[in-house]
Amino acid sequence: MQTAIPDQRKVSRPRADALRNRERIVTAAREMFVEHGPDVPLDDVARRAGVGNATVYRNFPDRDALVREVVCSVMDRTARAAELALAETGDAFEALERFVHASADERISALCPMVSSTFDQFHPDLEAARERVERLVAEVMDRAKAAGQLRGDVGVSDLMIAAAQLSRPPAGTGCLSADRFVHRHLQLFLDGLRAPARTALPGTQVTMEDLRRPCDQ
Amino acid sequence: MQTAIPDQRKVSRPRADALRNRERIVTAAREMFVEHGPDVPLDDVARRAGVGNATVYRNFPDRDALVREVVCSVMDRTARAAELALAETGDAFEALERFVHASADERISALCPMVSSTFDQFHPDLEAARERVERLVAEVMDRAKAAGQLRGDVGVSDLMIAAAQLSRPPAGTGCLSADRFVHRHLQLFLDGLRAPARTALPGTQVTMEDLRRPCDQ
DNA sequence: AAATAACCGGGGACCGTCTCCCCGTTTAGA
DNA sequence: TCTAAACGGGGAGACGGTCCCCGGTTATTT
Repeated sequence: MQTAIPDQRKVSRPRADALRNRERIVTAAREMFVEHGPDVPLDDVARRAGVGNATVYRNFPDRDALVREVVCSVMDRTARAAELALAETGDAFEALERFVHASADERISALCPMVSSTFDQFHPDLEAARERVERLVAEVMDRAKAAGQLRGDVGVSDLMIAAAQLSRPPAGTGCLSADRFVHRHLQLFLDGLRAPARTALPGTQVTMEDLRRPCDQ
Repeated sequence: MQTAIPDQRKVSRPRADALRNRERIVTAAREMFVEHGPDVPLDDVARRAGVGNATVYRNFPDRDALVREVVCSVMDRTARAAELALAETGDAFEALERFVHASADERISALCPMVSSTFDQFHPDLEAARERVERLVAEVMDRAKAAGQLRGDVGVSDLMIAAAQLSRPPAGTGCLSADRFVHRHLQLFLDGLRAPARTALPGTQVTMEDLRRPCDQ
């Protein structure tokens, strides 16, 4: 009776090195997407991952599949960072700060392709991950608002978009020397988020859905 | 004796429509570079400018020449915005705010290619324009610092880089619907710049020179 | 430890895209 | 009106990305 079980395991579970390679590809792709945008040649991703190009094309039927996997994985990492922040028992604003800095380290800017035109925005995996992230981030922010530490006129998308923008490597520079000043700028932005608000904000809050719709030219 | 003068003028001054077209190309290129990066096809720039592709290649011997012209023009516009801010007689921090919002409208994020690896960073035109911008921005900031309104631990490059990053269109989105929230985020950042500083800043200030050097991978 | 099947990696063909020139036509300036 | 400068569109050539093929390698099973 045991024969059926290893048989099933063999079918459903790929070889260990295959799994390892897939993970390395996703990691490499995350860095490459952040540095060079979602159009980076897949051969370059393969080289960075230390695998042959065929391994990339075997694991992901097309570019979108890889992008989707990267986006999902980054959303997971971001969500975990938010959970960690929520687990903090101390100062609510400090938790928010920790979350923002952590999400930069988790390459939250890799989420940008999510709103790209050539991308299936409504893939079920994405919907689920996005909902989870938004809920957790909202919780982090609400707690800080309730404590009277976070100004009330900012929303989840304000935080996510600004964090992504500030943590992107400056255009044209392939380097990640960015780390030296990214956290400075994030900290300045966070200081601007503190209650009481020092000025009134122009414009309107933009939801993630707003970003997706009217884009493609 | 008059013959020599129109002859000289004729040599040195191109036709009026040629000048107009050149200007339209630079304008179109600025928008395209901001939206799609400095590698955007030149034929697309030509189409956006409403001219034939040959006109682009006639006016600019290579891509770098066009990029350089765009960068110089944006630095000029930014410098003018800083001069305008300095001309304000009122509140020094308000002048700084006006400058930051204006530089976003002037597409300061188009300056990013300036630190790209494949770009002659030391072209004399660039050096001059950059020096002028840095001097003027420093003056705007120093005035606000002297008035005790701007925190002392931020530098010119902090402001320029963060403004460029926050005013870039989010990666992957060709749209400039960004305008709806860019000024919000800039305002939040500006609020964080106000004295007294609410927190200590991590990391170190980065000069523009730092950005240029260790980049290319 | 040997057998086996999954997996890997590099090379190369195909194909789309960008660049840049050519040349007949248009238009500014005198 | 005349002339020369400038324009625009089409297309050749080259470059680079994608994706497949196949001989070699490695994990896994007994």
